[in-house]
Amino acid sequence: MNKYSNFFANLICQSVKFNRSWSAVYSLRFYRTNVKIKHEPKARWEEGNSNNGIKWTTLEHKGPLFPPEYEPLPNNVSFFYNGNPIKLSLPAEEVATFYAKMLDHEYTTKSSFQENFFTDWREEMTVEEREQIKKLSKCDFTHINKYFLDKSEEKKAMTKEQKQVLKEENNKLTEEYGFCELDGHREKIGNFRVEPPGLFRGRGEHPKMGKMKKRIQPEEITINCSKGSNIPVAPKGHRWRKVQHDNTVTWLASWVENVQGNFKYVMLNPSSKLKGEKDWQKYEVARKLKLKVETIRRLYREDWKNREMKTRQRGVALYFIDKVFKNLKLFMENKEPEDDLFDRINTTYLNKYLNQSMPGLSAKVFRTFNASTTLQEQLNKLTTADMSLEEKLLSYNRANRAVAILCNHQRAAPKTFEKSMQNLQDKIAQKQQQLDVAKKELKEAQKEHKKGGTERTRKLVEKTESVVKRLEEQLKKLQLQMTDREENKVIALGTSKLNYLDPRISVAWCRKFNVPIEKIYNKTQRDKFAWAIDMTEEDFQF
DNA sequence: TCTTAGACTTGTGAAGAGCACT
DNA sequence: AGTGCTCTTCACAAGTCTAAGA
Repeated sequence: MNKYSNFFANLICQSVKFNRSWSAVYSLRFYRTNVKIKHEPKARWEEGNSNNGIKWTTLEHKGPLFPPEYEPLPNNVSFFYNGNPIKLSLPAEEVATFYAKMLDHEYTTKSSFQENFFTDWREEMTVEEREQIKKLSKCDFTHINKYFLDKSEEKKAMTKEQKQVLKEENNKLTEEYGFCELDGHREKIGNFRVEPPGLFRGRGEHPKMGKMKKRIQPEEITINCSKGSNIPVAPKGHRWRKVQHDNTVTWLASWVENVQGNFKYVMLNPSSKLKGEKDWQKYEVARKLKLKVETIRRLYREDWKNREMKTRQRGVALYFIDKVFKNLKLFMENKEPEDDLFDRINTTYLNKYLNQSMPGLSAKVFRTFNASTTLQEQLNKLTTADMSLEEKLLSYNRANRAVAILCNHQRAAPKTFEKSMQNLQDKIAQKQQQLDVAKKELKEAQKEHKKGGTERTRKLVEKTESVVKRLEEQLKKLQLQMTDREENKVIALGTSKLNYLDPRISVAWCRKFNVPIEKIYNKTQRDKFAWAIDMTEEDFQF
């Protein structure tokens, strides 16, 4: 049991009341009391803790949902080899459809994708098929491709009622498999479906792209649930690899994927208590770093001049972690002997050092800390109370963008960017024209009213005045929208918003400046940050 | 001390849903 | 009602971190 988990365990212990109330109402008062207690006796972190990394006491669920069995192609849909139709065996046909479905994707133009696919595909073939099908270049999947395209067209063309039926069937499955009961609370599961078979889509120039991801059988799946609970039932004629009752982990089911040998897990949705608490703790650690960071920075700067090479490397590495995070990975991972920059240290060693400087501190905390600190600073700097709602939102997005730039969250400009920009531009021009007309009308009305003021002319002036005002506001709004979009062209805000920005900063900002929280967070985000929305008051500062 | 297993978080493409416009 | 666009949600690959094993 290290200090890190002790620290968290301690936090959890302090918030027993909070835990209990989580699913009902996120009690503000409970939390605030707990915050105060939490800062008191530091020695508690060091105490052996009763919690021992326990994540739950009871856990019951239905197990994962399997993808549907393979549906054979109808007889009139053929694969062609060298111009001749061939009826494939079922396993070979299934793998062929994986490729056929991806025909318009860039992947299928890459040679390593093609080679990996072809090698794996041949393994699924019968001896005769293997004998016959020897070159991918002679394979023609276009007919199969067309079949699936037509099928998805058909689906799109379904009537409202038909779509409704499908939706309800889907809801029923989610209702049944999408939830579990953890410590007496019904919690949403994140990914309750077993990943379907297909071709591996590695990013970049991944050497394994195109390899076949095999269909997972119940016999490969480990179930994790509590002892006395209703154990999930394996599909008919099957059994689970194993059923275990380990309450020191948070997953409900796991298996090993065949392409890279990685573990895959079924875990809870971010809105769950388990994930929410962990998230909250993450930000608490980052806030602690705020108090310590100057010391840590002074120390690593001193290390630059240290006699010992190892310490010196540590100092430089920490600097990179703090300021140019992405490069660290680059330096540390490309461990070609001759160009290994940090040959005396590794991530384990660094994190150990960091953990000594402050309990719970590891490299990635710096990212959270820097991101959240930046958001707080920028919001304080960019927002004033006299701004309109739209101006405040632009400020918020700008603050968020500053963070995204810091974290290097870039994206390719959206394909439709220019077009949608033009659309906005047109709208603005149109609005401007309306405004000009309205202004003219106002002037005339005023003139007439001056000449001989009657009740009628006075009313007319008032009316045109309000029209002008309304149009001006609308125009302003559109212009702000355009600025926002332009500035956001190559920046992705999602990742930082979801993973690095303490939601309490945003919630407090909303409260302070009277901005509805829905303007900042959509439904999913509000669910994920429910803990922060409930506990934060307007004076919170990161 | 180095490597790997295992658990969990983060990043990103793409499908799907919803909405405005015609 | 169909079309095109945007935002949301899902899927899953990739990255980080700790502990255990060699």
